[in-house]
Amino acid sequence: MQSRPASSSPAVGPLRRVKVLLPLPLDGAYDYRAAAGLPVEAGDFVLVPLGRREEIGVVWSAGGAGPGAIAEGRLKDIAHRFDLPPLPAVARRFVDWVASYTLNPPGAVLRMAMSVSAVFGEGPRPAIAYRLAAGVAPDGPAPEGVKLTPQRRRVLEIARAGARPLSEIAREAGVGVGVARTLADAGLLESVVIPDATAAMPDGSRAGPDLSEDQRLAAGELTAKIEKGGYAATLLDGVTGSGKTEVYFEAIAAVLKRGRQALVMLPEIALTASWLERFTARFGAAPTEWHSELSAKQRRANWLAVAKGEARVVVGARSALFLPYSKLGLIVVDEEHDTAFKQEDGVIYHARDMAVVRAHLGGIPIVLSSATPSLESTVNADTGRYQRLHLPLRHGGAVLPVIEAVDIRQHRPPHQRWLTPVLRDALTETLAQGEQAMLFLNRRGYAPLTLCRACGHRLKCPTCSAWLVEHRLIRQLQCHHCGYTIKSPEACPACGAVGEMAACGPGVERLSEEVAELYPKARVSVMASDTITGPAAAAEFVRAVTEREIDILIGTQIVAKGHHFPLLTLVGVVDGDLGLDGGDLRASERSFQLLYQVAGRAGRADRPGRVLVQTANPEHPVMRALVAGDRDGFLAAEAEGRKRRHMPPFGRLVALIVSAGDKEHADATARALARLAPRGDGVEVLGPSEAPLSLLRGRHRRRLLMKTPRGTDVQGMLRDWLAQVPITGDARVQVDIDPYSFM
DNA sequence: AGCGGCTCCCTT
DNA sequence: AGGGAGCCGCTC
Repeated sequence: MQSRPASSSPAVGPLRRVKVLLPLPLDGAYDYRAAAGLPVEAGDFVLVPLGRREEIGVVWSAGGAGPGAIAEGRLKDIAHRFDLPPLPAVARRFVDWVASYTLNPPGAVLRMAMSVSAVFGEGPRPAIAYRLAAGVAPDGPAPEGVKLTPQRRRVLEIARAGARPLSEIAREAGVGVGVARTLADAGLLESVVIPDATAAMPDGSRAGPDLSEDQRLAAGELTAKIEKGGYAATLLDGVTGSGKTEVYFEAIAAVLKRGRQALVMLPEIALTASWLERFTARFGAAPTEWHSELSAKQRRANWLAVAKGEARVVVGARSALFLPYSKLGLIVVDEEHDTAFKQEDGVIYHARDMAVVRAHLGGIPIVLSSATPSLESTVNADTGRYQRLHLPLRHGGAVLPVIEAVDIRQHRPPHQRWLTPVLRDALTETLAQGEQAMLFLNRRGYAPLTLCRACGHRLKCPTCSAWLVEHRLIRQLQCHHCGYTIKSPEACPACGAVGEMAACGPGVERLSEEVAELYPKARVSVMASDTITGPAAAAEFVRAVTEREIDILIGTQIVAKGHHFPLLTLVGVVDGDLGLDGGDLRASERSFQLLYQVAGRAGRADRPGRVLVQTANPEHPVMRALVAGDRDGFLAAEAEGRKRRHMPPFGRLVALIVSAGDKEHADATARALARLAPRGDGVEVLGPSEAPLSLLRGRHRRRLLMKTPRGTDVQGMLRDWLAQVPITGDARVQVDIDPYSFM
């Protein structure tokens, strides 16, 4: 015990007790003492001792004394206050709110706001340059205690020319960096921080493009909300190509004019090269990006720029929501229906829903934008919680493509092939007319399953309940859930038979093989998350398509969003039924959204588009609605079905995912939870059942599903429930409020 | 989360 | 006895 009696603490005036929240999964904030010489305020980033290490945290609130508070004698001192803008009160309330809503420790949520390792960790430091220290002459007398060898003098000579990185000086002087370092340590070279080139700021006063009448009206509504101030949620609902982006750009311009920050959340940041171009063209400067591809250095710089209010517009993936905005004035969630906004591990949250909360807490407007709004947002618009702004027409007069279902039971593809004669004819015609076609198949790799023809053995991931997917180009089999990879085996691992491994079913790679056989002269390219590794690759791909270097584009869902391909007139959906099965609450909705978005890729300019959806199920409501182009009818029918079954958004769902390394342990824990499950008042607990991925990364998973009426305090109910069930050993219970995936 | 302390069991 | 691995509980 390191504590010392209060009486022995240095008597340097009044001490203050403050609560400091640490970015760790602790129960709550810990109390620390702020010495009089180190005044701190709520929101300050501070370094505090914790056990025998030090951690960076945030002063959460003042005081803390009272019943149950830790004894004065055990308090430790705050070691350091960082010279950073404090985390604003809204951001702190938001952290608390999300923690309480998702049933996570507040520290776990704070971690997302601090990006701890990237911003505070040992990363690359700001660039430091060295120059000759004042009063030092390279050819003058050596200062006391330093021997000026010829090499050292040469370094000083070089350093006289101007401040440069140490390594550069050493290289020019023809000496090792060590020589230069010694001189710097001796004080003969002085360091200067190279200021970051100040990036140009997006300019809200630049003139925008000419807007259509619909766009102008919608933009006017949004800017009015900005000028009025306060919370307001708007659903910007417009078909693909109707110019929603230009409309919310006007809202951003209005926010910039008022000197506040805007956040734009996008689901697939890797694919925003074209978005960034449009933004830069509109505002004269690039926005500040926030996503997982950033280098540690960029992360640090961008985080700081957001905190200082220098980053005026931030565009990012869901984690951008937790940045320490100092004066956020608007949030835009583009492609709001996209399920990528749902964070599925760690703190499980839906970034779109939390963005609405953040806007509410901050008293600022939020815009949800989509061509295929989620059922949740549609219902919120219908009930008046959100205002709906509708953009019904495609910009520039382009018409929506004609969507046809192709019944694969009537039009059978050849054996081991996946394109029906109908789709092949359409492809041939399109190519003959010098136009581009896209084939959509939401399956990466060559084949989703590999089995042995001799013994029937199927290649499976050792730590997940999933098949290994063949990637023939790199001769590997991969688990798409945990990343497990093996070389494609020659012999069956079960029976040893050689040359009997057979690929089952198509992936985009295999489809490209079929297309290459059919159209040997066509230029074919595959676009999937493993061929598009980053924004640069995506931009290059888009360029190649736009400049007609590609005739047939084959892609997974990565092609569904946000590209203008003016010459693309045919879209073929190879397997329209993929994603319809699985008992998922939102399978139909998601399937419709995805196919509708994919269909929207066709015929964007003056050429009409044609979409062929291959299906074994043309009578399915999703297919019917697609063919009829009846989005609203589909949503209404979905809403009706959900209402009848008391499913979200008309009832509430919570999933508990129980996992443990040992199967029996996972089962026992899940059963113990089920035994003590809350009952009555329309509350229903289903399960435990095996999670669809019952084995994931070596952990056995079980699921419980709690269904409650809409107004239920599910968090309170869960807290009481979970408190009764002891969780032992390595077992874990994850709470997923409003679950999306049923995996 | 990260660290010390504890136990258990293996080595010698 | 010594010591490494796995588990538990604490950190203001």
